Amino acid sequence: MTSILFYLTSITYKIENNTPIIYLFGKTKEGKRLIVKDPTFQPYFYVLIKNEAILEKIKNLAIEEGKVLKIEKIQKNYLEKEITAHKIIVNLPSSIIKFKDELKKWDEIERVLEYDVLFTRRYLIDKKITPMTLLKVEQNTIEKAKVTTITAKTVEEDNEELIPNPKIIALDIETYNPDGKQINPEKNPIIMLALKGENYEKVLTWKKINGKNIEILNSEADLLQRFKEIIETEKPDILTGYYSDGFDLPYIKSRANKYRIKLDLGWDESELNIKGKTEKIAEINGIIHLDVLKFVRRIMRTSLKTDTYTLDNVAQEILGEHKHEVPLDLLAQTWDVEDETQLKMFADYNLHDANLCYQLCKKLLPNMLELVKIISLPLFDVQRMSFSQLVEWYTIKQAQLFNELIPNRPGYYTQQERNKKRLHGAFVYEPTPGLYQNLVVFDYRSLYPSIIASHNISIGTVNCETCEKKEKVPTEYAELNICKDKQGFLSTIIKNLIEKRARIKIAIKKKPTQLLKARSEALKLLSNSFYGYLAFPMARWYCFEGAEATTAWARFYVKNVIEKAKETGFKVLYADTDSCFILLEKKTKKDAINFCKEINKNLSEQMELELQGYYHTGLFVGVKGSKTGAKKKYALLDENNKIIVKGFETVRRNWSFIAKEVQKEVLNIILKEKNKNKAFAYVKDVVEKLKKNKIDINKLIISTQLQKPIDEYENVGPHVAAAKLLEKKGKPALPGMLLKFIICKGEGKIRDKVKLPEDVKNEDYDSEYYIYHQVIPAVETIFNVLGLNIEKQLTERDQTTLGQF
DNA sequence: TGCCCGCGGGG
DNA sequence: GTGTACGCGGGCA
Repeated sequence: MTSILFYLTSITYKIENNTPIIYLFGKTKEGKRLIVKDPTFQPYFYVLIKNEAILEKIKNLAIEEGKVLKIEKIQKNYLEKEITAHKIIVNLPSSIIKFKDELKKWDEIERVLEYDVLFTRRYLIDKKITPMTLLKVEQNTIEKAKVTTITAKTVEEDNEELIPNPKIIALDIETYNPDGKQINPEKNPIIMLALKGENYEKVLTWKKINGKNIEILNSEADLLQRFKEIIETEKPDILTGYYSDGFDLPYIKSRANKYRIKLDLGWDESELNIKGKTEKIAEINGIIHLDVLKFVRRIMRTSLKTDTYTLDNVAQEILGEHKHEVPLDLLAQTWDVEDETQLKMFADYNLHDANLCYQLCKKLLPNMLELVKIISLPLFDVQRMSFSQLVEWYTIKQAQLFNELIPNRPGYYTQQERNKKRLHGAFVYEPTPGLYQNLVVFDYRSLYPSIIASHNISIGTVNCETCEKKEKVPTEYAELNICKDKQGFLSTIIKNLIEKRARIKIAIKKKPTQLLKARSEALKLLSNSFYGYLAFPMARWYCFEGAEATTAWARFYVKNVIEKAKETGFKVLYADTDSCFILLEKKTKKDAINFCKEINKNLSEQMELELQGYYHTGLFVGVKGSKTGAKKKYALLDENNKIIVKGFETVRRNWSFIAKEVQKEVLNIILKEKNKNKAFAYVKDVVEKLKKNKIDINKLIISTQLQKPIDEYENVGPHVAAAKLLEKKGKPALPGMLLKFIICKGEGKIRDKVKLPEDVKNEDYDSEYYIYHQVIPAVETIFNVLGLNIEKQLTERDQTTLGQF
């Protein structure tokens, strides 16, 4: 028997001979691929019982293939209180849900717990194994397959060093797409496929294009075969794409299905698997598939300025590089006429996109890996998690160490109830709407975790009934006390995160490295997410009072900062949950930096105020009402004369082009030229043209996707009406189709006024609709904060009111 | 007002 | 796979 060291990259399990076998995919120190099978791990869950007599009945429980193997009595904590639990060990992971459903019906059972911790995740947590790090395995037997496979006697963590230089390949496809925005993998072929690795770049295609890295195949089927071949020979550890979960890989899969090509890229010869109901996820056993977009949208969101996560915007902000500008809507046509020079341009574009994605993945990987090290779940999973999931899984891992039972996820009803609860929110300092010069934004987010840590906020400490020493929470909304006798579970794990980060920050000061920075970022990210988690309706460790206490103290601290800013001579413009906007007026940027330093001096070391940015101009949109956690709504002009738009979510595809165009132009005029009259005149001009039906109808088309067959709709919205019109013409209206329609003059509801673009003449469209439901809503908040009711102004003929600006 | 429904990203 | 998004806004009932 020999022992082998290997880096674990991904994990799955299979049932063999009615026994679950854990499959660990990884690479040895020598870089050889290896599959380790571990048959020793058994699925289990917990019950809290009222009466020991019931144990015998549980022991004999059997449902279908599922059997109870063993019961262990065990001392645990549940919600920070000591308790006796019973661990029910069973034969099959899939039997656990059935046992849970049965046991919940029994009177003698008080509670069933930990029935929904996925088997592979349970394995990692219990074995204290961290993916992407080095494991030691005692080998039992060996079998020869596509990838060397061994059965392990034991598996354990050896060392926390990360896998060195994982090999990344990025992929991007171009598809034949004659119908504009509409995407149809059933009908339209893949015409180009680009792959980019460290020393590898290639565009596969199947028409004649001359170029260094272009490989011409005979057909789309050959292209797919060649793609498979390249992945097999290049053996990447990581395959990445931009929206490859939702687009590239599902598209490749469905084209391969068409030609009956098996995409058995998995190390165990399993196929590329597209799973997920609401959102697609593409998985290949052994190869880690990363979708950069998902990480960007879920995790980078808060740290990016951009509001739309197109590859172009994201690459521009993170890498400082744009996509190639090409007329993408002409690609299909170009492909048909086989214009070689033009096709070469598209091939370059294709490869460049893959390259951007490759660079993004490489750049973000250290951050993802640090999260993997903290959470101890596979990179594949961590990369796709939202903040709340990261917090939850970190807490689950910690629960094991603190001997805490994991609370159940709330049922639908509980979630609904929690959803109704309104948190007495963060302190909001209302902005005076307007255009401002020289703004500084302070970000005060670390306030929240430090409050939770330093004030010992946790499920077991909020309004604890048994304690003697307690601290009163400064709020008039509720009687809240926090226990001072014992350390809370949640507050302790947050405190540990903060302290860990503090140590790393010291190390960074001594010697800054990319790795340390990524680690610090990951810790910050996680600890900053805890507060939101406490009030998150789906949270297992939901703690509404804890969240209330946190905001109460936050108000206390934030007010203090605002006061200090005023004392220092700054004008405070706006403050909310996590940030504070000030106007420099006669003060300088340096004064702001000094102020920030001054504030930090007087804070406990766990707290930190950051200078988030400096801006020439800001168009400030107030928060409507005063709802908790309302998102910022503003447009800023940064030091590079770039416009940053936040919170103007109007720009969606199901809006007409005219609405999008007007909004963009208005922001441009106001921020760059600072000319409100010009902006108003511009809108007025567009509205006049709309009234006279002089706007090109192509700008009025609204596109909405049909999600299901027409007769499944309970409510007939405009796009459903459009679908019906299409059907009336004898044309199909199938799910997935992008329906284009124009709202025309007529009686009744909007859906009654829907017409298909081909049937619309310029004089037909409903000017009123486009003015009041498209153009005005797109810009009205902008004009509102400038003190102008655009709708009113537009309907009043009197131009003199403009003087009120 | 509450509920249903689509959006994002991708060509 | 012991299964998962999320948060928002428009239109209809």
